Amino acid sequence: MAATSSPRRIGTTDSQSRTRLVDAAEQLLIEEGYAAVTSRRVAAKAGLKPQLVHYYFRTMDDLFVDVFRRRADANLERFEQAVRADGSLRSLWRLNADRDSAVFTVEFVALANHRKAVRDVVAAYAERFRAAQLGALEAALRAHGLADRLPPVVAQLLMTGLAQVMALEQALGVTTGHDAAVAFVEQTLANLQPEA
Amino acid sequence: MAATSSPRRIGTTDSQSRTRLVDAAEQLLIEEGYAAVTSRRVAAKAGLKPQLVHYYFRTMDDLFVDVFRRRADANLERFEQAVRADGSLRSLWRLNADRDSAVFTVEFVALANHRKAVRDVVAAYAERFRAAQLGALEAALRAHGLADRLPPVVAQLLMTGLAQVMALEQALGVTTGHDAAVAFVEQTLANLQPEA
DNA sequence: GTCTATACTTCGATAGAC
DNA sequence: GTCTATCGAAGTATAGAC
Repeated sequence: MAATSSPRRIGTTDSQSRTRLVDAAEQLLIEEGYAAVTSRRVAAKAGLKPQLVHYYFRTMDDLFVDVFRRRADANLERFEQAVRADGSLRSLWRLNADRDSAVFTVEFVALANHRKAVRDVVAAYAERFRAAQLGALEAALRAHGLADRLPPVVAQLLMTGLAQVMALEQALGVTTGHDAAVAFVEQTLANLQPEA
Repeated sequence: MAATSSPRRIGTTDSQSRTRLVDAAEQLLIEEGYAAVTSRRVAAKAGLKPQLVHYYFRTMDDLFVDVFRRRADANLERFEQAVRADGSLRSLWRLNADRDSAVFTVEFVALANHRKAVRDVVAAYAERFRAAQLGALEAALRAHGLADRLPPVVAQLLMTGLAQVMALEQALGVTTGHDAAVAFVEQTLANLQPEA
């Protein structure tokens, strides 16, 4: 990956300290938001000196990108795994509705709105997540002759949107209509993919 | 509004400087994210001394809450107005899909995840937004005998979720399936409320 | 009622020692 | 290859002058 021409030396990717810093940054991000991810706080949480953050990451943006990439990769793998296994829409729904992931996502979408380096990587993964799920939805809708009235890509946006809104509202303590929505989703899934 | 027992004196709510500070904070928040809303930067943008931020707002959280409240009030008014006027679902959709509002919302949802004072006010308004729209959706769905198959409150979550996801993806530069989704929404609205 | 002087803390980043 | 000493700028907040 073409090193950015920097006069400063940067530590290796496989260093233990580096991993600990990414771990710490991820935790801080989820627990306290991106504003809490500062070199000093990250280092403190990792039990290391603050300057090490800038030894392993040229800028804080580089650290953010790394945190995002690592977790997005793991998550993407879960989606692909679910599709490979049985194409179960229930699994996809569950993955979409995961609350921790939702909090993680908002944080990075907010960051992405203002930092180009972050925006680029978030956008790239957004496309990959969409692509990973589309096939399963398409198959299910086609099998029921619904793909014309409800294009799979639209079903996907509806599913993602609903899951996201519910997860975030739940984090706020707002749950109006959530039970009804869950019932609706389960009903829909039961129609599309009756359980074994 | 029961003053918090603080030894420090706080400026009046109707001061010009105060309004300028809220304006500046709002701009900064949208343009650069919540992390950019610092006393120094807000003051600089307002053309005032940094210390004035703490004269008018006890803490930065107080400022955030004020920024949110002011804009949420204005937005809520628009929703209620649209419903009062003709109960047009198209207007509601358009308001939900507004991009600036979406960016504003993410920023505050992210903040709300980590700051109690912000969470409380965001949660309260979330309920009010939901309530303001529900009647119109209910009427439209009932008129078509659809309210049983698709509970209005679920329709609302679907609409909000879809609008939100599309607005945010668009900000990222991701637009896969958006045209299809817009077509789907327009089709649905045309069925529910044929244009005059 | 309005604003300033000032204190103390934390920030990102670099240069250079081991 | 790994880490430390250090800088200048920016952060929130308070006490007190006008």
